[in-house]
Amino acid sequence: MPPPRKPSTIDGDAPAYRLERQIGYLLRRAHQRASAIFMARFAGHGLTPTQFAALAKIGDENEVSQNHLGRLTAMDPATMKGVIGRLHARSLIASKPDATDRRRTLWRLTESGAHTLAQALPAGAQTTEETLAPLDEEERRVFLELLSRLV
Amino acid sequence: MPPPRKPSTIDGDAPAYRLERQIGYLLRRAHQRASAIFMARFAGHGLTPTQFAALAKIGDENEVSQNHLGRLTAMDPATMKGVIGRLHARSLIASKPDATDRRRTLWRLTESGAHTLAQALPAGAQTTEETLAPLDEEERRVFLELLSRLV
DNA sequence: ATCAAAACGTTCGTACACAAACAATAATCA
DNA sequence: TGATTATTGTTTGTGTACGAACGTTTTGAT
Repeated sequence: MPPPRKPSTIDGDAPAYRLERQIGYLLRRAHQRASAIFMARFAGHGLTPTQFAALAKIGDENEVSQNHLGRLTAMDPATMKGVIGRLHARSLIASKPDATDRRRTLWRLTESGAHTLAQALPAGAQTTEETLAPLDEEERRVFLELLSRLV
Repeated sequence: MPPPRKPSTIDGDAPAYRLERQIGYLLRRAHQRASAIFMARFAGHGLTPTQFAALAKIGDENEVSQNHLGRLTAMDPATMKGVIGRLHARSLIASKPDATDRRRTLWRLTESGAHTLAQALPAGAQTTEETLAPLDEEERRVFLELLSRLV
């Protein structure tokens, strides 16, 4: 006689689909956790993960169009519009029309944006550190290598 | 003289913060990719990842309260309400009040919901397979093991 | 030079994700 | 028992995420 187990379907079989083993589910949870850690670390800066990513990339590029920034930060145009709009509303970024392409809007950091970015940068490293805390050095290296191949 | 490089900050230094090396960013992108694969595989079933997760867990549990289902599927109560509402609107699930706790609503699959779940289950396995396609067997094992420790 | 295709950015609609505040109910414990 | 605390589910508001459709501008091919 098989050992008793908690009934999970009408005939008492184990579930055919184990949610907690699906990468999609694990990725969702890991992303939720990473976002929560980020938000706690950045509470004082008032930046979300995507806002910080956009700010950092604009800083790297000096001047970048909206759609191109979206490609650099993995946001589609509709999402980018919202993120840009919120950064702009806080005067962290400023725009000007592209001189050679009238479709484009170029964005750059304002002084305030550059200052905010510089102040927030240390929290970025801390966020990564805390998120990876459960893994040792070698495990982190392997994990990042494998994760990079799944993006 | 150092080799020329694309200027990325005012004084030409490399960016201090490399977005593409942050786990938070990589997890966001990996999750985006996994979701896109899921949506393509489940297009014919009309289920989102969270809807499928909820449906599968209700199937496992036979009967489960709304908040408890949220804990089982990693959704907060506000999110759960929306997911439940959309499944209910399609009559994939049905509710009844808990006999011993008047705060609770118990949810179960309808016949249609059980049928939809059964039809969709193979797509779940295919989604996992396609998402992990870039990794070989050993790498998948290691990745899932490490990812499980970061949820 | 022209015309078709592509790229830019916008808008609308749907779906997670979660903080915060709330009323109703249940559990705990003094 | 009676007061405190916790849990359940709801609502509101903000922020990603993305499909789809759109007008404008640029590019590419003929």
